[in-house]
This record gives sequence, structure tokens and C-alpha cells, in this order.
Amino acid sequence: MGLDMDDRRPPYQQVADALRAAIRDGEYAAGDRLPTVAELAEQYGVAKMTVQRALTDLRAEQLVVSWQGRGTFVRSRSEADAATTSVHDEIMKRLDSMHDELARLSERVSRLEGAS
Amino acid sequence: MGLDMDDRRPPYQQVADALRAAIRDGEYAAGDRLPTVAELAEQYGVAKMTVQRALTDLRAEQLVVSWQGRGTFVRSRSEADAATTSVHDEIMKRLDSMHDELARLSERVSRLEGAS
DNA sequence: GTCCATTTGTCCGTATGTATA
DNA sequence: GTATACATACGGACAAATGGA
Repeated sequence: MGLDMDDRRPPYQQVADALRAAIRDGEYAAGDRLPTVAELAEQYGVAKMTVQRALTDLRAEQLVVSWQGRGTFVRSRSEADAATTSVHDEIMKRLDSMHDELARLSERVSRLEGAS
Repeated sequence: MGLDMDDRRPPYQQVADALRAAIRDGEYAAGDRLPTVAELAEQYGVAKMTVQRALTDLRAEQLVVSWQGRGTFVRSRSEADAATTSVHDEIMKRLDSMHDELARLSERVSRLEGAS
């Protein structure tokens, strides 16, 4: 389970690619927990920090999500999409709310104008 | 030039934020080279690895680009913003619409105040 | 061309912190 | 309270790429 010695890329990139392939091939399905950092480090014959460096990339790609004390889990594609749009969704919700408040305010002013 | 001891976030995040602010405030302009990793480490009183961890995030955000043997350079915004332009356009349209409605409402309220 | 200083990139071992179960 | 597991930090070391002498 070690790394390819003929591959001149940094080990952390090889580990990241190996995990991407394992996820893509269904070895780890959405929701599954990956082996622990210590186990992966032993499997690939690298230090724990090297595994962490690989996971940093996978987290940035939103392919996995890590929880302290629990583990690192494979994300579903829909979860990744939701995460990328969650910030924008929240902004749009806020805008909708403000738009509604503006509409109510506008109606109140209209009534004031009609009563005068 | 050290870090805020009251900030309980990890030092690498504080370094990343400090660099983001320096770039946003024009201390480093597009195309400029940042101080070397060793210099930044000394400025902020952290290890070189901690600076590298911060730069890993900034590179993922496409805020900077690093070249071995040369340095780390600030990227122009046009290079990084293309992907999110459509979403921002939609938000700006909504904000413009609300701004117009607010302006009309403000004028109507002013007239009411003048008539009372 | 060769040599060398600079700079980023990476890895490791160890230690500590923090959140979960 | 204990054990597990991820997260971060540090120091040291070496590799790789650049650029200039």
C-alpha cells in the first residue's frame, strides 16, 4: 500500500490522488468515514503531517469534511454543491427579507398618503 | 508586527488574514512580490511552516501565486474573479433595485413630512 | 557552461490543543 | 474521566527552481 517510487510528484499529492481515486471508484462512498490519519500514514508509509497536507487539499475541494474527534468523511456531490452556494443563498435570503420589509413599508406610506 | 495574543484563532489563520488585509489595503499591489517566507515568519513571530500554511490558503483562493526560487506574488483580481462574476452580478442587480425603491420611498416620506 | 546564494516546497518527529464519543 | 481523532505549531532538514556571478 505504499507510494509509487517512480512518481516524482510530492508524496502528499500522490496520497491525495490515491484518496480521490478510491472515492471515485466507490471504495469509500458518500458518508463513509475514511481511515484515521494515523492509519493512512501507515498505509502509505508517510508521516501523519503528509496525510494532513493531502487532506487539506481534499477539504479545499470539498470532497471530504473533517470533524475533530470524529474523523474525515466523504461528502456527497450535492453536499458540496450546497456548501458552495450556501453563502450566496444566505445573502439572497437576507435580500428577500429586506425586500419584503420594504414592500410593507411602502404600503404603509401609501396609506398615509391616501389619508392626508 | 507580532500576532494578537487575544485572538484565539490558529496563528496561520491570523497570518492569512493579515496578508489578505495588507493586499486589500494596497500595501501589496497586484504583481508585487510579498516578503519572503523567512521574513514573514520573523515579522509575525511564527515558524516558516506556519507562514507556508497561510500561503497555502491564499494560493487556494487564487489571491497569490508562488514560484520556487522567485517568490510569492499578488495576483490581479481579474485573474481570480471570473468564476464568481455571474453571482455577484445577480446580487448587484438586486441591490440596485432595492436602492432605487428606497430612494423613491425616501422622497415620498420627505413630501409627507413637509405637508404635516 | 559551472557555481552559488536565494526562495519556495516538502517531509518528518514531536508536542500540544481541541472536539468527540 | 478516559480514549480517540483531527488540528496546529515548531524546528530541522533537504529538494527544486530561479537568477546572477
